[in-house]
Parts: sequence; C-alpha cells; structure tokens
Amino acid sequence: MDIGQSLGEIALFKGLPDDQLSDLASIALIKRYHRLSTIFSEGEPGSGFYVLLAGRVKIFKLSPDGKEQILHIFGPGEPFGEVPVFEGRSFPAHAETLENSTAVYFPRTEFVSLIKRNPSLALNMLAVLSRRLRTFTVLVDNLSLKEVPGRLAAHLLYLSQHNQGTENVELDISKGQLASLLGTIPETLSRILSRLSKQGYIESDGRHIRILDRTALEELAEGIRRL
Amino acid sequence: MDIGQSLGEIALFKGLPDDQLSDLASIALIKRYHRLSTIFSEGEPGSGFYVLLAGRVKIFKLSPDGKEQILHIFGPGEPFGEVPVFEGRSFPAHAETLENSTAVYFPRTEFVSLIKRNPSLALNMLAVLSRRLRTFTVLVDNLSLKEVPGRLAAHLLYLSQHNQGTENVELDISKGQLASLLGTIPETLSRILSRLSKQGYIESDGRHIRILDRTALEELAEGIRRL
DNA sequence: GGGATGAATTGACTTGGGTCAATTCAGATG
DNA sequence: CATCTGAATTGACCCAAGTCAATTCATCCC
Repeated sequence: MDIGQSLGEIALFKGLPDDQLSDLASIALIKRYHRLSTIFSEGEPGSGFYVLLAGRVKIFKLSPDGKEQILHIFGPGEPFGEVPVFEGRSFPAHAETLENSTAVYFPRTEFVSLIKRNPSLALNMLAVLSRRLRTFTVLVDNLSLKEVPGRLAAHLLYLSQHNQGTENVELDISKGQLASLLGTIPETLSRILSRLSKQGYIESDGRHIRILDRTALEELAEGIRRL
Repeated sequence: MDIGQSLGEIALFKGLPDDQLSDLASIALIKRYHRLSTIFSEGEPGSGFYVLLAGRVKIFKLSPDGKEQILHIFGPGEPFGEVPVFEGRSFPAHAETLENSTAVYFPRTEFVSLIKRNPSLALNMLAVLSRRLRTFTVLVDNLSLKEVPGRLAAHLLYLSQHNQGTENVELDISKGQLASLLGTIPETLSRILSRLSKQGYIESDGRHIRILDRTALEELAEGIRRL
C-alpha cells in the first residue's frame, strides 16, 4: 500500500503538496489492532497521535466503579489522541477499538516539526480541534440540560441526517454502547425506546429504527416536548 | 496604553518576536464591556476571537427553559471565541461578562494570515485548544460520572490548588453561578455545602470555605467515598 | 438442532437531585 | 438607620433514572 496516496484523502491533510504528503508518510507508522483492544489509556504520556484508516475507535472516560462515558466514536479518516501532542501532558481519556482497525501513528516531535514548516497543515489541525470543541459543547449540553429521551431523539435525528435524511435508521453500535454514548445505562435506554414506540414516534426492531414522527423527535431533542 | 507591550505577556503570544507582536497589535481592536453584558450569543457567525485583558467572562449553554450550564469562566490573559475562526461556523455557546471587562478582538482573516506566517503562533494556538479539549473531558466526566458532592469536592480542591494548596478557599463567583458551573441548581448546592459541613469536611461561611478533611474531599471527588 | 453465552428487555424498588414555596440573610441605596 | 432587592437557605414533595434481579432473545458454534 502507498501510504502517501491514502494520506492525501484524509481531511486533516487536504491541500498538502505531494512532497509534504511523502514527508508525512515517511514519519508515519502503520498500526493494526484487533477488535476491543486498548490503543491508549487515560493518564499515559502521549508521544504521538493517530489517524484511523479502517475500523472504529471509541474514546471514553471511566468512573471508579466501572461506568463508562463515551466521548467520541471515530471512523476512517478521523484523527484522535492529539491533545498530548500540543499540550504536552498525558492522554485525557481511554481509546479502544470497536472493530478490527488500522491506524497511522505520527510521532510527536516529527509531526510538530512538519507543522512548523507547513502553515496549512497547522490550520487543518486547528480546524479539527475546533470542530471537536464544538462537539464537546453539544455533549455537555446534552448531558447537563437534556434528559435521556431528548438525547436519544437528538441522536436518532443525527443518524437520520447522516443517511441523507431518510426515515430509516440503522444503529451502528450496540445498545449498550449507545447507552454509554448518551450518558445512561442499557436498561434506561431500552425503556425509553419502548416508550417512544408506544407514543408512535418510532418503530423499533433490533438495530433498525424507523422514524414515524420527526417533529415529535425534534421537539423532544429541543427540550420543548416531554415524553 | 501600548497594546503590543501587553500582548507579549499573554500566554497565547509567548515567544513571538516584537515585530509579530506589533503586527498583532495592528489588527487588534480594544473592546470594553460592562458587567453582565453579552459579548456574543450561540449561533451567531463569528468573524474573530477575543483575548481578555481585564475582568471575567463566562461561556455557557442555555436550555429552552432557561437553565444555564457554564462551560468556562475566563480571566485576564485567556482567549475565547476561537472555534468559529478555524472551523468557519457560528459560536457554539454564549459569552457574557461577569464583571466590567476589557478584551482585545482579533478579526478572523487577518489573524489567520498572521498564523500562516508564524508557526509558533500556530503551535501556541494548538496548545490552547488542546488544553481546552482536556478541560472538556474533565467537565463531561464530572457531569456524567460523578454526583454533585463529588463535583463540588473536586472544585474546592481545584480552588485550593490554585491558592498554593492552602486550606482556606475563597469562592470567586456567586453560589448561583457555582451551581451552574457544577451542573446543578442553587438549592442543591446549598444543601450539599451544609452536609459537607455537618460531616466535618469543611467549614463554610459565606464565600469563605475552610477545608478540614482534605482526604475526605479527595475521596468524594474520586468517587470512592459517598456523602 | 441444541446448548451456551452475552445482549436486551422487563419489573419492582430506591434515590439523587430537581421543583415549588416560604423564610432568612446581606449588601446597596436613599 | 431603615428599607428594599436579590442571594441564599430550608422544608416538603416529586420524579427521572439508576439498581438489582429475573427472564427472554439472538447469535454463534459444536
């Protein structure tokens, strides 16, 4: 595989001249992981960051008694683990694969010196971090200001959006993981899905969900309507 | 006032040569705000960002029924409102002064072109955003995985830390605002402060709090101990 | 096909923390 | 000094969502 080639298709590296791409490729390391393996853990010193090529990775926090809060789920093309690269300290959360995955790893010092020589790489990275800050504000808003039905409604609408706005939505993670992403537990998620069905807002069959009353979901997500 | 001079003391601009500082000063605009005035609102297009020179600013989200969740409280030297600069879209949250405040405003396009010419400015900004990402992971962890006593304990320890680890801590915001920062309401905060006092963990008198049992607070914050 | 294993669902119960309302307290102002 | 106004506290009550336990369901593999 030509690494330089595939790097060019990654949003973070958009607009870079070919020689820079091959510079990148020359410092990159390919890493492969089995499903459910740890990529890094919170508190570890980070000496580089990753860009996912294939598979899926979750970034999450853990409470002492084992409850998990997922911060992000990343797919191909998305970078993760950058915080320690620019801030110097350790990883602020855990990273684990959801599927067999392949990532490129960029060592910190080499990458920083590349960034110094390439302003548009720096700006791309600034855009990535800014986007991530925005998603965090949404997550905080959900956790603190919405209740679980609202979070779930928002998530279903989000999935629908990313499927060309279709009414048919396929959950791409287990219900247990979805619960952890929404800041709740499987039991609660299960109950609320069935309440949404009883209300006629959705039709639910395993991982497949059909949106029947989009407006109702929107109002739930906005916090205007209560379930 | 020599703007260039004061800019040099801001962490974001550390290590910049004098001519770059005066470039910065030349695109900067000084803005003054009264206490409790809106600097920007969520959803507004952002055409630049701010660095606070004096006063205090809160960044917050609002629910439809008016409940507020504070994301950050910034003091002198701290930049805010950068997300739209690099990501292009609108402000992800509201910004309002807590006191009479002065800020420098940097218009987006001019600032970006400066960053293009100065890698260390870019790296400083990457460090700022990375640090902010870390604080968000902490906030999410608190909101989702800790209960209110734990969040409060963590906050008291944080305040103690930033006062050379003294046992005497002064709340620098109103209890109402503290509640909003901790993701709760004043009534609950009040009750929990008094429970902490009854337990002998703290002594509380208005805005002054004395830490009596640091270990207990640490264990509360860790989620090991329950109140 | 038939266990076996983990995921998901359902029920009964508990509880943290929110709502609403009533005081009390404290700082600002005339 | 008296009063006013918003902040903070306290009490009674309620409810969303968590815990614990028991099934049920689905998938995989022999």
